[in-house]
Amino acid sequence: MKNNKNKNEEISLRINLGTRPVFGHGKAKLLDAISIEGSISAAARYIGMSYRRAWLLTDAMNKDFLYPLIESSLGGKGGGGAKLTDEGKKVLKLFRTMEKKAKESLIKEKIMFSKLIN
Amino acid sequence: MKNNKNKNEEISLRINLGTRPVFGHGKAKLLDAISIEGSISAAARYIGMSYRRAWLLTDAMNKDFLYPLIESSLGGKGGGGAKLTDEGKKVLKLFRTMEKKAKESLIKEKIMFSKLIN
DNA sequence: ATGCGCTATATATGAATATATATAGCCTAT
DNA sequence: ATAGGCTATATATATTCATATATAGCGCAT
Repeated sequence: MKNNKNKNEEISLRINLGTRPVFGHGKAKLLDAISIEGSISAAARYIGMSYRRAWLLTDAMNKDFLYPLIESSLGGKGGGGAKLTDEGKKVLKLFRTMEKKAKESLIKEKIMFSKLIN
Repeated sequence: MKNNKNKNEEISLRINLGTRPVFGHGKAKLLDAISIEGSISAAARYIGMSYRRAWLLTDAMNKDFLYPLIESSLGGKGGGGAKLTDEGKKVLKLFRTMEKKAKESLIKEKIMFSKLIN
């Protein structure tokens, strides 16, 4: 950041299937929040997202992947909850790895790009 | 593609400034189209985008970057037109390089990811 | 001087996304 | 048996995004 004001540029990665977005920063963030909070509703509150949207996203993920990424339980202690399946953890980890590798490989270009932005 | 049906997964890259998207696949495609077609309206038709949207995008790019990426001319032969500035060519080229490098660095991971998707 | 095809706008409508709100049902713990 | 807090859904509304349409103005070519 030395001689350059921080413009907060970020590179984001998204995996699309044909035209429709399958996985990106938003879903990764939601998975993180679910694994921290232990329920879809708490996760949604945590990241400032409506419960409905969070639920729709988890539903989409469970359908778009070969195996469900999120496993939810109904009723019981605390009313129920949700957690990542092993597959969910795997996908999240893989995506984070991809982000990391992409960013590392683009360090120089990102700086160049950054200098062109207002 | 050998032993695996093509699911058409694609990795897309986007540069965000804080929350708002500054440059990604859509704008890159539009710049390409402008440089091929020589006008905003022809470019829009070329990629099946409304003129208004194309114009708004060019306007946003010209404002978001330090120097304009697109230079347009009014009236004259053919009614006018638009072309990329040197800066525009530079940004487009840099972005394509970034896409290429990112994809190359993620070949393995992309295959892994692909196997998890429905 | 008129027409052409473009830029540069404005306004209205439509479509896609997201939030807000409400309700039913589940199961554990009190 | 009742309450608590969640999932799972439905419906209504708001917001954002994108298209469609219209208009004015430009400058070269006819």
